[in-house]
Amino acid sequence: MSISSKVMGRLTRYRALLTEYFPKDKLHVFSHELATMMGFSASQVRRDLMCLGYFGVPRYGYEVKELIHHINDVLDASKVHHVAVVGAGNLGRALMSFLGSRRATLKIVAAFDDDPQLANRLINGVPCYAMDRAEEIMKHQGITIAILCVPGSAAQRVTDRLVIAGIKGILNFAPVPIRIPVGIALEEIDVTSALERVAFYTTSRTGTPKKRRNSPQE
Amino acid sequence: MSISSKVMGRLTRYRALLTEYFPKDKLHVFSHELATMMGFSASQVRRDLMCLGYFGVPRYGYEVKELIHHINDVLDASKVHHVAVVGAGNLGRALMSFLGSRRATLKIVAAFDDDPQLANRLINGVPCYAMDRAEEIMKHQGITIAILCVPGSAAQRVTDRLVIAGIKGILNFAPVPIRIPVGIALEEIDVTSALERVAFYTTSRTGTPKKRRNSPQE
DNA sequence: CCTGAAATGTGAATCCATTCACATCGTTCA
DNA sequence: TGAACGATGTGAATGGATTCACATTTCAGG
Ligand SMILES: NC(=O)c1ccc[n+]([C@@H]2O[C@H](COP(=O)([O-])OP(=O)(O)OC[C@H]3O[C@@H](n4cnc5c(N)ncnc54)[C@H](O)[C@@H]3O)[C@@H](O)[C@H]2O)c1
Ligand SMILES: NC(=O)c1ccc[n+]([C@@H]2O[C@H](COP(=O)([O-])OP(=O)(O)OC[C@H]3O[C@@H](n4cnc5c(N)ncnc54)[C@H](O)[C@@H]3O)[C@@H](O)[C@H]2O)c1
Repeated sequence: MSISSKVMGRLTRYRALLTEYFPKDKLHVFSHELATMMGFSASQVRRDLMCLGYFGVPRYGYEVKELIHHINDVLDASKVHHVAVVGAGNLGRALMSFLGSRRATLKIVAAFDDDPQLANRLINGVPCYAMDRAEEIMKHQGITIAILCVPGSAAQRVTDRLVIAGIKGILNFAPVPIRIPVGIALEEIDVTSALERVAFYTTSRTGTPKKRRNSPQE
Repeated sequence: MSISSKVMGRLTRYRALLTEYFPKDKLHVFSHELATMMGFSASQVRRDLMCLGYFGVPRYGYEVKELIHHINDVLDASKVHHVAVVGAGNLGRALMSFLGSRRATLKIVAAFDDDPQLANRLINGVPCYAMDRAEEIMKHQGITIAILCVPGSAAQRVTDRLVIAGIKGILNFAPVPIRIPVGIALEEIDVTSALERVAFYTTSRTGTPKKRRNSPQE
């Protein structure tokens, strides 16, 4: 039974909630508690948790510790990924400082930028290299994932170079869709589009989309 | 015929592509061209464009100018929204500089922060105010949308204050789900979760989710 | 003017995600 | 101990979104 992308996304959010924003003294949790905290329905939570191979007990709920442990298993949290930020501008730097302190399994180990001013410096604790050393450094450091923070006009070009250098996954912040060969993972975060979506539903239009209370990721 | 949230999201991206990253000399575009550029299927593009009330001509495609114009109509681009960034930290500041130069209909007119150091200063061209002046300034400036960039631990508390102050839409960057009353628009962008999704599909697992080439927003 | 090629618009089919509804089970309390 | 309660796990129903497939339209070329 393969695990759908939607479910995957929610599993990561359950985990974040449980590990970081959950009362430490609560040892058990009910599906309907998770549901109201996350903003979706109890049966959806139960469905999602079904893929874990861990089962709650009726009348008692799920053991928080076990839940986290099994989500880790499914999400393969044991595997460490080395990550590079590509484009050390405003956003890139914000991400470096933000992600530096996060999950130990996702390590930001390098930044790349074609601005010569930035090369060979430490930025927010991350060493920054010239773009033309990307392949060398990636190989050497075992970097598999890139966070793309270059201007939209350069996004496809830079992507192509990363692909040649052997990247395996890309998180794209440039507000333009990029094309990559099959076999490479890609997620896109389009901030402008998200803001425009909010604006659309904010206009005195009748309510939010459907009756959903929390929005999907994306 | 109401327009679904999914379609909405894609319309904003078609528009961005056509207005900003499209050859100026191309006057017409085919559904299959848009499709490959965006990374989805031609029939999906045609479905999406059906809601516009504008029709392409067979053998000729869609007129780019008309397309943009009709998307603007549907997305209500004529209405101007005043936006506040709440939490003028690393991310907040990056967003201010980024969005300052963007769509004229979404204007960043203020920032709020509870750090007294930041109050009453201009940050990236945006005036920053103390948190307790939020209600006053929001009323005065006609602010309807907030971009939430405060730490997760403060997110719900700050949200509640914004709601009381009369906010109509929120774009939440804090990595924790927030709850709001019905009638207020909400979009969440969870960067950590997105990165974890990339990592999940990056692991030598068999390919990306399904056979999709570009990922959904969000 | 007529024919063929190529793209559109859309009903129907398919696929996927979410919700419903309820049998089942473990816990608690009398 | 046993009965009643309250939560789980899940088959079936529902609802949406995507894709298929094709009739229809338009243009180019002879
Ligand atoms: N700033 C934000 O909050 C924000 C939010 C969402 C999306 N974005 C997007 O993220 C991207 C970066 O935004 P930013 O605000 O950090 O811009 P920025 O101008 O501050 O930074 C861009 C960086 O990319 C580098 N760069 C440019 N071309 C390059 C190339 N070919 N190879 C390597 N590096 C190159 C530049 O030297 C610069 O350091 C843009 O596409 C923007 O649309 C930014
Ligand atoms: N930095 C990033 O790239 C990034 C990316 C994704 C998500 N986020 C999220 O965005 C949020 C902000 O991240 P950041 O890196 O900018 O953090 P930061 O610490 O740089 O900035 C947080 C800002 O919020 C202000 N603040 C704190 N409590 C407040 C309150 N109660 N009311 C008003 N203002 C308050 C602080 O004074 C500070 O200026 C966090 O939730 C983080 O998880 C950050």
